[in-house]
Amino acid sequence: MSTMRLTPTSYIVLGLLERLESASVYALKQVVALSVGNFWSVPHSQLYREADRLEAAGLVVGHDDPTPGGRHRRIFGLTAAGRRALGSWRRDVAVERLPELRDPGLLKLFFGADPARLGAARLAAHRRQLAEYEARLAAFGDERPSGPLLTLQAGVAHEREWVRFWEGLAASG
Amino acid sequence: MSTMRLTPTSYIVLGLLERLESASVYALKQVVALSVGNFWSVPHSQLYREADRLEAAGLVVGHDDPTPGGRHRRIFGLTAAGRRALGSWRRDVAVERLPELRDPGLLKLFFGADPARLGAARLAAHRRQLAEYEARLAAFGDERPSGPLLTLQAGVAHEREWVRFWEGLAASG
DNA sequence: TGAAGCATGTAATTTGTTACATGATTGG
DNA sequence: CCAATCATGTAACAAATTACATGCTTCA
Repeated sequence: MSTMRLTPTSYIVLGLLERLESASVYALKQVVALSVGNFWSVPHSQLYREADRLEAAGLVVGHDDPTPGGRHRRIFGLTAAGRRALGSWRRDVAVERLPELRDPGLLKLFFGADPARLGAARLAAHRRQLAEYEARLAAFGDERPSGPLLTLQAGVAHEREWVRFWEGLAASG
Repeated sequence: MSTMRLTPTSYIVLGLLERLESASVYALKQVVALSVGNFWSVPHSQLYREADRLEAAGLVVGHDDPTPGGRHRRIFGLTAAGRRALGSWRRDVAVERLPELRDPGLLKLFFGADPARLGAARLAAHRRQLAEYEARLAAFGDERPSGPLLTLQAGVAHEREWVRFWEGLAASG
């Protein structure tokens, strides 16, 4: 129950537990892969560690819940303190540092890679990614805007931007 | 002279040493802050460690060069092996994983933050950032395209995209 | 002449990545 | 019935962040 610094990973765990009501870490891992993981992925080993940390801090509680086959498993859920922490994070709109692009391709470009060759390779990859995001977006149909929908739209917009960017360089060859 | 895995940080150090011919880590830190650090920042503690690692791997050499005031200082430069490593990285256009957005603001949005309030705050921050990038871009005048110029253009394009995105949400309030 | 800040690092802590382990379930 | 893969984790290691340390310079 000691106090701890909450990181983005913490809020991913708290946020998903709020949605799912309760879940095993394995379940969280699967949900992450399909949702928030598109713009902020977390390896499963970190989810386990984070669940433990949050439990030690009293923000989640876990209880044993063996599988039908008798295998060991733990299920986690939010505590009242966990809900409060999540709520106040969500309400706080103060802007810390803005995110960086951190694109390995840009790094090569910066240090003198051939724009046309590099652009062609990157372009293909971003086109694939864009197509996948657009398919997901289509699957939303015309539901009312929600967090997941809005973030997916952001993802699509930035992929389009990458496609435009590398297209320009690929064509320059 | 053992073999080591080269990371993006490695190439930042190698790439800058190629440009500067030779430099202290402190000098690298300053150059990073003004150039590549705009889309891929590296804390100075990491630059020190990386210089040591690269030296152990034989890709850079350092020699003592006390300051005028008699203070300890080391200057690093590329070795032939370092130049080769940099060159072959630059030529390799294979695409690993694509980068993620990893924006804390998106995370809040995903987990249900109020779009209008969040958008207003983020919008202001991104507008400032965009203005700064545009000023830098203007400072380039009309030099011929170069790595640094192209990456700055990418930065501007993505900042514009963020401005558009959060504008839409801020307006929705 | 003393405080602020520049120059030069080291150390501690937290995160993230990769690899390993192993029982249950399912498809061929 | 056996191989693949799903489910459930642990452990080791590498990288990133944050904090600390401390001698020089400069400027009020």
